[in-house]
Amino acid sequence: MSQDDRESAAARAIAATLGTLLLRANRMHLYDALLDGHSGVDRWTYPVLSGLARLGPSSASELADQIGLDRTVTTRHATRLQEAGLLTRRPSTSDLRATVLELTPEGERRVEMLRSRLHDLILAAVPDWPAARITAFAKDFEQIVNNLVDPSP
Amino acid sequence: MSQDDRESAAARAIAATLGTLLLRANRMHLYDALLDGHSGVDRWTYPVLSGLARLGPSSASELADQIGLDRTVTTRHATRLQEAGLLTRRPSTSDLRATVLELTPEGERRVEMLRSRLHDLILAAVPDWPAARITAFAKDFEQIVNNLVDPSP
DNA sequence: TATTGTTATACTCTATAACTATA
DNA sequence: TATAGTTATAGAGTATAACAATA
Repeated sequence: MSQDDRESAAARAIAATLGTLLLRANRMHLYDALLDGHSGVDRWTYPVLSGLARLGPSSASELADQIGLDRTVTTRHATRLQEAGLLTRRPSTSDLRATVLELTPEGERRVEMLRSRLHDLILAAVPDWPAARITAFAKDFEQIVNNLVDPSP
Repeated sequence: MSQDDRESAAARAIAATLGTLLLRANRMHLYDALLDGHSGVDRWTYPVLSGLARLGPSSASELADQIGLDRTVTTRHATRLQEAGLLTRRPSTSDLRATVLELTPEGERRVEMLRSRLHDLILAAVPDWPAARITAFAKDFEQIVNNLVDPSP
Protein backbone atom coordinates (compact mmCIF):
# COMPACT_ATOMS: atom_id res chain seq x y z
CA MET A 1 0.00 0.00 0.00
CA SER A 2 1.45 3.34 -1.05
CA GLN A 3 1.67 6.38 1.18
CA ASP A 4 -1.10 8.10 -0.80
CA ASP A 5 -3.32 5.07 -0.34
CA ARG A 6 -2.73 5.05 3.38
CA GLU A 7 -3.52 8.75 3.57
CA SER A 8 -6.64 8.24 1.54
CA ALA A 9 -7.87 5.32 3.62
CA ALA A 10 -7.23 7.26 6.80
CA ALA A 11 -9.09 10.28 5.44
CA ARG A 12 -12.05 8.06 4.64
CA ALA A 13 -11.96 6.65 8.17
CA ILE A 14 -11.89 10.16 9.60
CA ALA A 15 -14.82 11.10 7.37
CA ALA A 16 -16.82 8.13 8.62
CA THR A 17 -16.09 8.92 12.26
CA LEU A 18 -16.96 12.54 11.72
CA GLY A 19 -20.25 11.43 10.22
CA THR A 20 -20.92 9.29 13.26
CA LEU A 21 -20.19 12.13 15.64
CA LEU A 22 -22.38 14.61 13.78
CA LEU A 23 -25.29 12.20 13.48
CA ARG A 24 -28.18 13.78 15.30
CA ALA A 25 -28.92 10.79 17.51
CA ASN A 26 -25.33 10.64 18.70
CA ARG A 27 -25.11 14.36 19.34
CA MET A 28 -28.29 14.13 21.38
CA HIS A 29 -26.92 11.22 23.35
CA LEU A 30 -23.81 13.20 24.16
CA TYR A 31 -25.80 16.24 25.24
CA ASP A 32 -28.09 14.10 27.34
CA ALA A 33 -25.16 12.47 29.11
CA LEU A 34 -23.67 15.87 29.78
CA LEU A 35 -26.76 17.86 30.75
CA ASP A 36 -28.85 15.25 32.53
CA GLY A 37 -30.22 16.68 35.73
CA HIS A 38 -29.01 20.22 35.13
CA SER A 39 -32.32 22.06 35.22
CA GLY A 40 -32.49 25.20 33.15
CA VAL A 41 -29.73 24.05 30.81
CA ASP A 42 -30.54 22.03 27.71
CA ARG A 43 -28.91 21.48 24.35
CA TRP A 44 -30.12 24.87 23.15
CA THR A 45 -29.32 27.03 26.16
CA TYR A 46 -26.02 25.26 26.82
CA PRO A 47 -24.13 27.01 23.99
CA VAL A 48 -25.35 30.35 25.34
CA LEU A 49 -24.24 29.53 28.87
CA SER A 50 -20.95 28.09 27.73
CA GLY A 51 -20.29 30.92 25.29
CA LEU A 52 -20.96 33.53 27.93
CA ALA A 53 -18.52 31.80 30.26
CA ARG A 54 -15.90 31.82 27.53
CA LEU A 55 -16.54 35.44 26.57
CA GLY A 56 -17.20 36.97 29.95
CA PRO A 57 -19.89 39.63 30.51
CA SER A 58 -21.04 40.81 27.11
CA SER A 59 -23.97 42.00 25.06
CA ALA A 60 -26.41 39.67 23.36
CA SER A 61 -25.07 40.72 19.97
CA GLU A 62 -21.48 39.93 20.84
CA LEU A 63 -22.51 36.61 22.33
CA ALA A 64 -24.62 35.80 19.28
CA ASP A 65 -21.61 36.33 17.02
CA GLN A 66 -19.47 34.16 19.25
CA ILE A 67 -21.79 31.17 19.19
CA GLY A 68 -23.10 31.64 15.66
CA LEU A 69 -26.74 32.18 16.52
CA ASP A 70 -29.04 35.01 15.57
CA ARG A 71 -29.38 37.87 18.09
CA THR A 72 -33.07 37.19 18.45
CA VAL A 73 -32.51 33.58 19.37
CA THR A 74 -29.68 34.38 21.72
CA THR A 75 -31.73 36.90 23.67
CA ARG A 76 -34.58 34.42 24.03
CA HIS A 77 -32.33 31.61 25.27
CA ALA A 78 -30.69 34.10 27.62
CA THR A 79 -34.12 34.83 29.05
CA ARG A 80 -34.56 31.15 29.85
CA LEU A 81 -31.19 31.02 31.58
CA GLN A 82 -32.11 34.18 33.46
CA GLU A 83 -35.36 32.61 34.63
CA ALA A 84 -33.32 29.66 35.85
CA GLY A 85 -31.17 32.07 37.86
CA LEU A 86 -28.00 31.36 35.87
CA LEU A 87 -27.44 34.80 34.35
CA THR A 88 -28.44 38.41 34.90
CA ARG A 89 -29.10 41.37 32.66
CA ARG A 90 -27.91 44.87 33.48
CA PRO A 91 -27.79 48.00 31.37
CA SER A 92 -24.42 48.81 29.87
CA THR A 93 -22.85 52.00 31.18
CA SER A 94 -20.88 52.72 28.02
CA ASP A 95 -23.66 52.10 25.48
CA LEU A 96 -27.17 52.91 26.61
CA ARG A 97 -28.65 50.72 23.89
CA ALA A 98 -26.87 47.64 25.13
CA THR A 99 -27.67 45.15 27.87
CA VAL A 100 -24.85 43.26 29.53
CA LEU A 101 -25.38 39.55 30.08
CA GLU A 102 -23.41 38.13 32.98
CA LEU A 103 -23.34 34.78 34.74
CA THR A 104 -24.60 34.67 38.31
CA PRO A 105 -22.50 32.85 40.91
CA GLU A 106 -24.91 29.95 40.44
CA GLY A 107 -24.32 30.18 36.69
CA GLU A 108 -20.55 30.08 37.21
CA ARG A 109 -20.93 27.02 39.41
CA ARG A 110 -23.08 25.33 36.82
CA VAL A 111 -20.54 25.98 34.07
CA GLU A 112 -17.80 24.56 36.22
CA MET A 113 -19.85 21.45 36.98
CA LEU A 114 -20.59 20.89 33.31
CA ARG A 115 -16.97 21.40 32.34
CA SER A 116 -15.94 18.89 34.93
CA ARG A 117 -18.48 16.36 33.75
CA LEU A 118 -17.43 16.69 30.11
CA HIS A 119 -13.83 16.36 31.20
CA ASP A 120 -14.67 13.12 32.98
CA LEU A 121 -16.64 11.80 30.01
CA ILE A 122 -13.64 12.36 27.79
CA LEU A 123 -11.15 10.77 30.17
CA ALA A 124 -13.48 7.79 30.44
CA ALA A 125 -13.41 7.49 26.65
CA VAL A 126 -9.61 7.09 26.63
CA PRO A 127 -9.21 4.75 29.58
CA ASP A 128 -5.90 3.15 28.75
CA TRP A 129 -4.15 5.80 26.72
CA PRO A 130 -0.76 7.02 27.88
CA ALA A 131 -0.69 10.75 28.61
CA ALA A 132 1.45 11.41 25.55
CA ARG A 133 -1.15 9.85 23.27
CA ILE A 134 -3.94 11.93 24.76
CA THR A 135 -1.88 15.07 24.42
CA ALA A 136 -1.00 14.32 20.81
CA PHE A 137 -4.59 13.57 19.97
CA ALA A 138 -5.80 16.78 21.59
CA LYS A 139 -3.39 18.80 19.49
CA ASP A 140 -4.24 17.06 16.23
CA PHE A 141 -7.96 17.20 16.93
CA GLU A 142 -7.79 20.93 17.55
CA GLN A 143 -5.88 21.56 14.35
CA ILE A 144 -8.08 19.48 12.12
CA VAL A 145 -11.30 20.90 13.52
CA ASN A 146 -10.07 24.46 13.22
CA ASN A 147 -9.13 23.86 9.61
CA LEU A 148 -12.44 22.16 8.88
CA VAL A 149 -14.71 24.79 10.35
CA ASP A 150 -12.69 27.74 9.15
CA PRO A 151 -10.72 26.82 6.04
CA SER A 152 -8.42 29.29 4.32
CA PRO A 153 -6.87 32.30 6.14
CA MET B 1 3.72 19.11 35.40
CA SER B 2 2.59 15.65 36.52
CA GLN B 3 1.21 13.00 34.21
CA ASP B 4 -2.28 13.46 35.66
CA ASP B 5 -2.07 17.18 35.04
CA ARG B 6 -1.07 16.64 31.44
CA GLU B 7 -3.92 14.20 30.94
CA SER B 8 -6.31 16.62 32.53
CA ALA B 9 -5.18 19.56 30.43
CA ALA B 10 -5.42 17.47 27.28
CA ALA B 11 -8.90 16.31 28.20
CA ARG B 12 -9.96 19.91 28.65
CA ALA B 13 -8.51 20.77 25.26
CA ILE B 14 -10.41 17.88 23.69
CA ALA B 15 -13.58 19.04 25.41
CA ALA B 16 -13.14 22.55 24.02
CA THR B 17 -12.51 21.29 20.50
CA LEU B 18 -15.49 18.99 20.72
CA GLY B 19 -17.59 21.96 21.78
CA THR B 20 -16.37 23.90 18.77
CA LEU B 21 -17.18 21.07 16.39
CA LEU B 22 -20.67 20.56 17.79
CA LEU B 23 -21.50 24.25 17.78
CA ARG B 24 -24.45 24.66 15.47
CA ALA B 25 -22.89 27.37 13.34
CA ASN B 26 -19.82 25.24 12.70
CA ARG B 27 -21.82 22.13 11.91
CA MET B 28 -23.88 24.14 9.45
CA HIS B 29 -20.74 25.53 7.85
CA LEU B 30 -19.41 22.03 7.40
CA TYR B 31 -22.64 20.77 5.88
CA ASP B 32 -22.82 23.77 3.58
CA ALA B 33 -19.27 23.20 2.36
CA LEU B 34 -20.09 19.55 1.74
CA LEU B 35 -23.54 19.83 0.22
CA ASP B 36 -23.32 23.08 -1.70
CA GLY B 37 -24.78 22.63 -5.15
CA HIS B 38 -26.08 19.12 -4.56
CA SER B 39 -29.74 19.69 -5.25
CA GLY B 40 -32.10 17.39 -3.40
CA VAL B 41 -29.61 16.75 -0.61
CA ASP B 42 -29.46 18.99 2.44
CA ARG B 43 -28.38 18.59 6.03
CA TRP B 44 -31.58 16.71 6.83
CA THR B 45 -31.82 14.38 3.88
CA TYR B 46 -28.07 13.73 3.83
CA PRO B 47 -28.11 11.33 6.80
CA VAL B 48 -30.89 9.37 5.11
CA LEU B 49 -28.98 9.16 1.83
CA SER B 50 -25.72 8.35 3.53
CA GLY B 51 -27.31 5.84 5.88
CA LEU B 52 -29.01 4.04 3.03
CA ALA B 53 -25.70 3.82 1.19
CA ARG B 54 -24.10 2.31 4.29
CA LEU B 55 -26.94 -0.10 4.95
CA GLY B 56 -27.86 -1.09 1.43
CA PRO B 57 -31.48 -1.56 0.33
CA SER B 58 -33.64 -1.62 3.46
CA SER B 59 -36.96 -0.67 4.96
CA ALA B 60 -37.68 2.75 6.38
CA SER B 61 -37.82 1.28 9.88
CA GLU B 62 -34.40 -0.33 9.61
CA LEU B 63 -32.95 2.84 8.17
CA ALA B 64 -34.55 4.94 10.91
CA ASP B 65 -32.90 2.78 13.57
CA GLN B 66 -29.57 3.08 11.82
CA ILE B 67 -29.55 6.87 11.69
CA GLY B 68 -31.40 7.48 14.94
CA LEU B 69 -34.44 9.22 13.52
CA ASP B 70 -38.10 8.41 13.92
CA ARG B 71 -39.72 6.27 11.21
CA THR B 72 -42.11 9.07 10.34
CA VAL B 73 -39.29 11.51 9.74
CA THR B 74 -37.25 9.01 7.80
CA THR B 75 -40.08 8.20 5.44
CA ARG B 76 -40.70 11.90 4.77
CA HIS B 77 -37.06 12.64 4.03
CA ALA B 78 -36.97 9.56 1.84
CA THR B 79 -39.86 11.02 -0.13
CA ARG B 80 -37.83 14.13 -0.78
CA LEU B 81 -34.88 12.10 -1.97
CA GLN B 82 -37.24 10.07 -4.13
CA GLU B 83 -38.64 13.24 -5.70
CA ALA B 84 -35.06 14.26 -6.44
CA GLY B 85 -34.56 10.95 -8.21
CA LEU B 86 -31.98 9.66 -5.74
CA LEU B 87 -33.86 6.68 -4.35
CA THR B 88 -36.76 4.41 -5.23
CA ARG B 89 -39.42 2.60 -3.28
CA ARG B 90 -40.50 -0.92 -4.10
CA PRO B 91 -42.65 -3.38 -2.18
CA SER B 92 -40.78 -6.01 -0.25
CA THR B 93 -41.30 -9.53 -1.54
CA SER B 94 -40.73 -11.18 1.82
CA ASP B 95 -42.91 -8.87 3.95
CA LEU B 96 -45.94 -7.37 2.26
CA ARG B 97 -46.15 -4.63 4.86
CA ALA B 98 -42.67 -3.37 4.11
CA THR B 99 -41.35 -1.04 1.44
CA VAL B 100 -37.75 -1.34 0.35
CA LEU B 101 -35.80 1.88 -0.07
CA GLU B 102 -32.97 1.66 -2.56
CA LEU B 103 -30.61 4.17 -4.12
CA THR B 104 -30.99 4.84 -7.83
CA PRO B 105 -27.85 4.86 -9.99
CA GLU B 106 -28.01 8.66 -9.72
CA GLY B 107 -28.27 8.31 -5.94
CA GLU B 108 -25.20 6.05 -5.89
CA ARG B 109 -23.29 8.59 -7.95
CA ARG B 110 -24.34 11.36 -5.61
CA VAL B 111 -23.17 9.45 -2.55
CA GLU B 112 -19.85 8.79 -4.22
CA MET B 113 -19.44 12.47 -5.10
CA LEU B 114 -20.23 13.54 -1.54
CA ARG B 115 -17.85 10.97 -0.08
CA SER B 116 -15.15 12.20 -2.37
CA ARG B 117 -15.76 15.82 -1.44
CA LEU B 118 -15.68 15.09 2.30
CA HIS B 119 -12.53 13.08 1.77
CA ASP B 120 -10.94 16.10 0.06
CA LEU B 121 -12.09 18.48 2.77
CA ILE B 122 -10.42 16.30 5.36
CA LEU B 123 -7.17 15.92 3.45
CA ALA B 124 -7.12 19.69 3.01
CA ALA B 125 -7.46 20.06 6.77
CA VAL B 126 -4.25 18.06 7.38
CA PRO B 127 -2.07 19.51 4.63
CA ASP B 128 1.37 18.79 6.04
CA TRP B 129 0.79 15.72 8.16
CA PRO B 130 2.85 12.63 7.45
CA ALA B 131 0.74 9.61 6.55
CA ALA B 132 1.56 7.94 9.86
CA ARG B 133 0.17 10.86 11.79
CA ILE B 134 -3.07 10.86 9.79
CA THR B 135 -3.44 7.13 10.29
CA ALA B 136 -2.82 7.37 14.03
CA PHE B 137 -5.29 10.20 14.36
CA ALA B 138 -7.95 8.32 12.41
CA LYS B 139 -7.60 5.36 14.75
CA ASP B 140 -7.71 7.42 17.93
CA PHE B 141 -10.57 9.54 16.68
CA GLU B 142 -12.63 6.48 15.91
CA GLN B 143 -12.00 4.95 19.31
CA ILE B 144 -12.77 8.07 21.31
CA VAL B 145 -15.94 8.83 19.36
CA ASN B 146 -17.20 5.29 19.67
CA ASN B 147 -16.62 5.38 23.41
CA LEU B 148 -18.28 8.77 23.73
CA VAL B 149 -21.43 8.00 21.80
CA ASP B 150 -21.83 4.48 23.13
CA PRO B 151 -20.23 4.21 26.55
CA SER B 152 -20.12 0.94 28.45
CA PRO B 153 -20.15 -2.46 26.65
C1' DT C 1 -28.20 56.26 8.94
C1' DA C 2 -26.71 52.23 11.63
C1' DT C 3 -26.98 49.35 15.70
C1' DT C 4 -29.06 47.19 20.18
C1' DG C 5 -32.62 44.59 22.41
C1' DT C 6 -36.82 42.73 21.96
C1' DT C 7 -41.23 40.90 20.19
C1' DA C 8 -44.33 39.16 16.37
C1' DT C 9 -44.61 36.26 12.59
C1' DA C 10 -43.67 32.56 9.47
C1' DC C 11 -41.06 28.46 8.33
C1' DT C 12 -39.07 23.94 9.18
C1' DC C 13 -37.81 19.96 11.60
C1' DT C 14 -39.20 16.41 14.92
C1' DA C 15 -42.08 13.36 17.48
C1' DT C 16 -46.74 11.57 19.06
C1' DA C 17 -51.11 9.97 17.67
C1' DA C 18 -53.92 7.76 14.58
C1' DC C 19 -55.14 4.92 10.34
C1' DT C 20 -54.62 1.05 7.22
C1' DA C 21 -52.57 -3.24 5.92
C1' DT C 22 -50.08 -7.30 6.99
C1' DA C 23 -47.38 -10.69 10.29
C1' DT D 1 -51.63 -8.51 19.24
C1' DA D 2 -47.67 -6.43 17.09
C1' DT D 3 -45.28 -4.24 13.31
C1' DA D 4 -44.70 -1.56 8.63
C1' DG D 5 -45.70 2.68 6.15
C1' DT D 6 -47.88 6.81 6.00
C1' DT D 7 -50.35 11.12 7.11
C1' DA D 8 -52.27 14.62 10.48
C1' DT D 9 -51.31 17.19 14.30
C1' DA D 10 -48.82 19.57 17.78
C1' DG D 11 -44.53 21.24 19.90
C1' DA D 12 -40.06 23.60 19.53
C1' DG D 13 -36.20 26.01 17.48
C1' DT D 14 -34.71 29.43 14.12
C1' DA D 15 -34.67 33.38 11.16
C1' DT D 16 -36.85 37.54 8.99
C1' DA D 17 -39.40 41.64 9.75
C1' DA D 18 -40.53 45.28 12.51
C1' DC D 19 -40.54 48.19 16.66
C1' DA D 20 -38.54 51.72 19.90
C1' DA D 21 -34.33 53.67 21.75
C1' DT D 22 -29.69 55.15 21.21
C1' DA D 23 -25.02 55.83 18.56
